[in-house]
Amino acid sequence: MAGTKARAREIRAYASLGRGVKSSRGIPEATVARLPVYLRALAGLADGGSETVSSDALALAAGVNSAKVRKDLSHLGSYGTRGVGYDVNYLVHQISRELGLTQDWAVVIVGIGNLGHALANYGGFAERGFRIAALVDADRRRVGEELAGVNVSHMDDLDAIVRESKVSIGVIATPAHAAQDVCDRLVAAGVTSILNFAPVVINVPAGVDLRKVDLSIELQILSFHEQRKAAMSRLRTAVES
Amino acid sequence: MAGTKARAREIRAYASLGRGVKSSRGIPEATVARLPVYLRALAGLADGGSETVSSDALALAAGVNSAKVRKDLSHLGSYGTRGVGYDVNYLVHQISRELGLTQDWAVVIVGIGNLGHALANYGGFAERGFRIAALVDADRRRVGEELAGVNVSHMDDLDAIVRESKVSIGVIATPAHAAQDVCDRLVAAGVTSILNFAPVVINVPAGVDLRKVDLSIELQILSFHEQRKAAMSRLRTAVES
DNA sequence: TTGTGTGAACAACTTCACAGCT
DNA sequence: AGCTGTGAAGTTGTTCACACAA
Repeated sequence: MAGTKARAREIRAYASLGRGVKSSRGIPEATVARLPVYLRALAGLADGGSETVSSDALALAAGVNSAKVRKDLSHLGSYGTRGVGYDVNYLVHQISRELGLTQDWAVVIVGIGNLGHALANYGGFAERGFRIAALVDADRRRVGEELAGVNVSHMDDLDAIVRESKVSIGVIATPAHAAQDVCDRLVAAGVTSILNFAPVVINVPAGVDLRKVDLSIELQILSFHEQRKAAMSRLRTAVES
Repeated sequence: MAGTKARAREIRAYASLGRGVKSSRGIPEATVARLPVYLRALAGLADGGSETVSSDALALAAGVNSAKVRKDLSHLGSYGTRGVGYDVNYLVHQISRELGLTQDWAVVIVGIGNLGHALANYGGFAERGFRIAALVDADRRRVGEELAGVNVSHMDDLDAIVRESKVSIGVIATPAHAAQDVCDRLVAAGVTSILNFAPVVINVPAGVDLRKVDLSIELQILSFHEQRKAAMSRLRTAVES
């Protein structure tokens, strides 16, 4: 029986995809979030002509510490050579594979205002295998406008576009009040990953991944630390007086 | 001696601002990051006419669970009433104070390309006490252009602008290759908080806070999960075959 | 000798579960 | 009876420090 062993491996892998399994392939979220940073750092090192890189050097380029680099990379497998380091190109390949960047993902951007324009023109999209399948807006006056080589379509066609182009990632760049409705429509059409730029909490059913980017929240976090710094120097002068 | 007790309190507070102190005022980072979300949820509830809110209701509006809400709010003090909940307006006030939103912060945006335009026109700025003190670009052709009521200045004037307007927060919306230099100039001029949109790792000296927003990284994280979902359904069919 | 890979200690964060106040 | 505030337990993430391979 040739297929028995492979079959057993499949079943084990399947089981390990469930909840709360530590074994082979459970890459921690924190690690996943750093892999793209390593990838970018490695691209820079490869441009600089490096063949291999140590965890120390990669850590420096990625802005983390070397223990973290080694732990993170160890989750992908033992791709390093003791006493030498990691092969840059091989590592790029492995990380890309793990992140699913060896295939193309179709993306739709909804909401072609200021932010939508900025996102559509952002070069980093195509570069990593994210293909803009469509730009969508609720305002008929914008329909037909060309942007980054793609024509703007109307919201009414969203469902058809998602199904035809097999869009799996939706980017929401609408005003806050429209975001939940847009999200629901994206999900109904079959999108399973959403990146939300609207400053509002939105809900998705289980099985759909949602990430958010929120300028206002970032500024408020910085404000907190600014205030703490200000309070600290005020106290320091008071105590030293 | 009237001032002795107040003085002792100051010194205690000063000491507690050091590293690794659990005592009174050490609000966890994870909590700080959620406070702006609560604030937004509370604004919605206040608009809806609510006078008080339970941890359950607030959790629902903020997209977290109620235990987290209670723990988070307990770090600010005991502002709730058992059997009743929290007073909406009072809580808004306390969170705003904690985040330093009761004062205005001057912000400078560097890099007036697509993204810079989107950021400058983003309404959420002024709304929370973030005043755009200046828009700055390295391209002289853009200087003088008016945007959201502010004229674009040249990079050469950055230092003077930061000092005169007491800018404490800098937003970097330049191409990647310019980001580190812009950051250094901002820090040299006296900016102590930086929000970086450029897709590159930048370094700041100790004492300066740095946060980043990176579209490409977010997409790659979604890609990872998409791939995992795809692998899972592939395995499921294989096993069930 | 150099630098990876990893168990073990540590630290941060989340969730549970319930005492105690209103 | 209802809901907060919080110790304690559980989970995830980080750092240390060193055995071991090249």
